[in-house]
Amino acid sequence: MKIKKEDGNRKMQIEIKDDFDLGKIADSGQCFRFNKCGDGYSVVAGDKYVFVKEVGDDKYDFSCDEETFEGFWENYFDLETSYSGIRKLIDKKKDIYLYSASEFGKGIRILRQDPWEMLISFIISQRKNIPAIKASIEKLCALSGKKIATDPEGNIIYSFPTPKELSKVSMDQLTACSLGYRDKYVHQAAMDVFSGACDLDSYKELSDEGLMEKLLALYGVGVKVANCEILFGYHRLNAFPKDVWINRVLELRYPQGFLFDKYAPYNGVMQQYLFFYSRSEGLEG
DNA sequence: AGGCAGGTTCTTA
DNA sequence: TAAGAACCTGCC
Repeated sequence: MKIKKEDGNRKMQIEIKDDFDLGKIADSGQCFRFNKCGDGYSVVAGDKYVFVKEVGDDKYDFSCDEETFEGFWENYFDLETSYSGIRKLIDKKKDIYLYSASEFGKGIRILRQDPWEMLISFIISQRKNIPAIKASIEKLCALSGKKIATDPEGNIIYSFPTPKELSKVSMDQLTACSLGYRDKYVHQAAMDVFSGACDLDSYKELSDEGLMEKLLALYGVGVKVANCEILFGYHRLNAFPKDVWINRVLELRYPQGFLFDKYAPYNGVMQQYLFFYSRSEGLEG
């Protein structure tokens, strides 16, 4: 990875040789504030904002200074991990479906997102389609987050609310975010995290099983949401969330069973390829 | 108009 | 312990 400074440090040009496809990451379903905007992508994480644009030859412009890139975005995009290396675990002859999915999804990475933001986002996600999830989250951020930037199209960008900020939002205000019956789950999670009853930071030390147990104890968090939190919020790449799409893939394409042992500890990355592929392909026939 | 969307909780046997 | 129903809301 090479770094080139421009424009008085306000813009960085980075060369990324490993798998890196902004469009696929945006559509991979792991993030909800990562959207196409003009000729690039608008990315919001917590109280950070960056505009990223591909400029050819594996080079990308980031609208931030070097310190912010190295201190935050480099880690956020998980640039130290080789996803091309992970794809090499897939045997084309023995698992042609996953191989096809991984070729199709080449460029996807698992972002290192914040456990708090992921917890709330995936609680909201249940029984909602992706546009609806995004709309709810944006309303929530506009309601209780802070103004942190303006995107190239002139939209004001708000930070994701902190536990303190979200715990102060009334149930009526949550209802106004189209959360539906999830409003009480979000409220309770905010109260639990703000009070310290749920200490997401300390959960990093737990075993996979211990972490799962803590997450399932939260109101509104079941196995699917907990697995999303473990994979996307805690970046434990072996977590394998099973949603309706993945279940469809497992039933149709893996009647003999998926090779979880073979792909450990990267089953979660494989899940992303399968998810992305199944959604765009459809699963007829 | 009725069903469904990246599920979870609550109720009932 | 395990199915089945109920649940908000928006969109096709």
